[in-house]
Amino acid sequence: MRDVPSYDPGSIEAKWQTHWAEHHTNEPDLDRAPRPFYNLMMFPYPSAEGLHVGNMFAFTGADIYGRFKRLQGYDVFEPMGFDAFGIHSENYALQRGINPAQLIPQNITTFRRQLRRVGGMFDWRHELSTTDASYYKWTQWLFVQLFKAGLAYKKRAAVNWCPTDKTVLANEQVIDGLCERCRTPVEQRFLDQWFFRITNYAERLLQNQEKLDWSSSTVLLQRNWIGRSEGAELIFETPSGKRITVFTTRPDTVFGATYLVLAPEHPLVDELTAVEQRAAVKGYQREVQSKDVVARRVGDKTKTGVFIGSYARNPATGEAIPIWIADYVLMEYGTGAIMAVPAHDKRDFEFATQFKLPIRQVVETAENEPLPTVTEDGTLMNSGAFDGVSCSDGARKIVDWLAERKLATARVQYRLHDWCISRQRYWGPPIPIIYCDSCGVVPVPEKDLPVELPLIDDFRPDDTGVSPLARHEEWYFVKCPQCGGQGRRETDVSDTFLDSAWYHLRYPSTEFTDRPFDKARTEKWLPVTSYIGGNEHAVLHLLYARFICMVLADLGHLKFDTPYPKFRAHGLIVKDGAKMSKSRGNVVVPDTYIKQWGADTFRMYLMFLGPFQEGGDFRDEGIVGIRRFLEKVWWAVQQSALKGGEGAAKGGNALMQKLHFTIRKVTTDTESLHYNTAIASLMEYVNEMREQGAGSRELLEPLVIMLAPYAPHIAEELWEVLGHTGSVFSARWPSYDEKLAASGDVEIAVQINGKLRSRLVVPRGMEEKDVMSRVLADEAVKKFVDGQKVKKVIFVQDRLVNLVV
RNA sequence: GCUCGGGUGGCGAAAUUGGUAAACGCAAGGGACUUAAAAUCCCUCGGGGGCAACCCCUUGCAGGUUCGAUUCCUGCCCCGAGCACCA
Repeated sequence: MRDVPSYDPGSIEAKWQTHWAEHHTNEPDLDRAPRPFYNLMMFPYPSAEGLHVGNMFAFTGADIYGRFKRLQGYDVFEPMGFDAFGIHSENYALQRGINPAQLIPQNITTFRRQLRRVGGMFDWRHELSTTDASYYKWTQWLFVQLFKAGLAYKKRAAVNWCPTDKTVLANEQVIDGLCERCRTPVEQRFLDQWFFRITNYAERLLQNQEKLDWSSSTVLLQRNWIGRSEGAELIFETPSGKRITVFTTRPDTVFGATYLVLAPEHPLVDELTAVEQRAAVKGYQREVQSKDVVARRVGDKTKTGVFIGSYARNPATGEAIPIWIADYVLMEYGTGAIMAVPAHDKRDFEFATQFKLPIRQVVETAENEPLPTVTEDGTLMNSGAFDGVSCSDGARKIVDWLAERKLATARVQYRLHDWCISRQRYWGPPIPIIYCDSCGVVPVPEKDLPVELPLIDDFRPDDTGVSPLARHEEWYFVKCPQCGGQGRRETDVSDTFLDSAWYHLRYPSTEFTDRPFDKARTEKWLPVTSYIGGNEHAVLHLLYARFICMVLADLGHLKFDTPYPKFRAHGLIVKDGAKMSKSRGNVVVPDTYIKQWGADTFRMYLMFLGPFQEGGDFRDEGIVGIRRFLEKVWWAVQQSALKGGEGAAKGGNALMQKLHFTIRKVTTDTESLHYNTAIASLMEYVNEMREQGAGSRELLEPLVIMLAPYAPHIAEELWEVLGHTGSVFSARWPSYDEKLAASGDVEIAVQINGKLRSRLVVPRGMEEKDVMSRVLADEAVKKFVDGQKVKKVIFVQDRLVNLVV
């Protein structure tokens, strides 16, 4: 008998990775594929540390799904690219003192090697990097389209400024008042910034969610981020005839509004301030402005404020109520002014208590319940004609009543702000705008794109708030494309999230240099069939990508307005309870594991760790279990091949039943990303086969195919051992016979009064009367029933019988 | 504070619409093989009682609904995530 070769993952993995590359196994025909399936995963930013275990977990899970779909007969396009622009890459380059344009390609090389080594089914023909001029040319084109559509505008705005990174940060990049990247407290600065009018799409972004087949957690995060509030604008008039508009979600409580509060920056403050209060008001405004964003947003929330010395009329009661300014009212939300109802709002209550302002209860409360009460299902009181009306009815009726005097309008307010896309940095696509003294703001003509990012030595940002690009005159000065006069380039670059907001459109069309995305390719492959990624991008990337897609659809460039109809959020792999990061020093590098155990074992182990959509703490204790399992499969197939593929067909029917049961389980579990339980049932199947000493071709071939998405290299090798030529991925996923899968014997529970007293093995699907005759003959049952009358019988087929006595 | 997840053996975890709690794997203990070790194979493995057949208890805590609750309801406790003076 010849020797069976031992399982050597290193050599077979290298063999098949080479095979795939040489035979173009992972490259579907993008123009003719009959069943296109676009399997997308979130492209990484190529950090110097390389991919960590968390990245591998995400990519492996998505890759398994793609390979599974491939085996089901789809033409799976699984591209990969690099999100290489942005602050993360740039900071590393700054630290090394080397231009990121030189550094990034090295990192990409490492990433590419790791991604191949782990066995991803990537179509490398369509690799992209957002930093290639051939890519960002179209990112700039995108900006121009938004500009022309009036969706890009510039305004001077209080922005988040990071004094360490010396750049403006998007709201999303500020965590607890600190810079997401370097944890420095963020300051307030006033700079001219480019914004995209995503707020125009707030309602549509919300409504459209209903069309999405997404993880519910992601949908929810996005909904909260958009933050829709229904309410009304109410007008409070001053004796001088000025009208102060406030936004409230509780117009029903207007009778309880005992004072007004304006944001310190509110435009009406100056003219409404009484002479004698002027000094105090100015002082307070200065105090607020000098506070940095941290102090105002997350600092201690003790209420401060100043009475401005004038009054306005409550539109419901007609009373004159005092006007205050306080920094707990924010200029950027609502109208920058509120009516304060201290009896029914916590913040107003706190403020009123502190400054001894009147508190008037207008919603009935339960006995002894202290104010403030914020319930929306109360009944109104002290509210004139509206006494006794429920809050919800009252809100509507009071708005109608005030609207007759043009003092109220129903209104919807969103928390979402416009997207600030400019960055005063070097490492990004220059915003394609030219300033001309005679023509004003002129977009760079599309024929002149890309505006290339020059390779410069001093790319270090400084604290002027102007990009380093402004220091390069030969780049900075340019002819105005309209009048030919002296113009100047915009020196800001755009946010990385603009790069990633459209990358899925580029992948299938990477070879076209004269268009961002080819019409035919796009129609064939998009929208993306399946998208799998991290929930950390629920409100950034995933929202921006939806917005950009809607804009492109509205402008006639796309026929769909939803880029990712199906999205699944995977869990996060942490280490010792914390997210992996270089600064925490808890990064687990996958390479050593892959070297020691092989990519197949490592992939499967990551998926066996727990539910893919939940993630968890990384540890390596159980990895040997997966290796043992693969060894068992290896030997079973090798032994069978020795015997001419016949092997022992012992176990007969029971094993065939188990096989079909397993196919059903693995199919549904893989489809629903329950990879851990799919692997467990493959293990059960292999264990049973070994117990029976069986190993025929008809039992093993389906096993090898089911194993292929999880452990593609060993599956390829064993497929070859079984005598096939060509890739296992040309095979078809095994089908199962529902009847066979659901046949065989089951053990059912026999309970007396809900307590387990006996078990019976019966054929699956046995009817109640047949089961009962066996139950009543059972010794344990006789003993417990003991002549008592059976009052009730509960029968659940294939599960249990419960006798109530 | 608000909104979501989650809490099950020594560990990672399983458990269709409420229906045998702990599948699968790791670790541990015992045994076989071996001069020995590794590898491999077999057995045990939630807690307690019993010689045994068996019995009692057990899914964060306290109640409730039900023939029956890890699953549903109410109130708490703890952990994680997101938002956070958003009117």
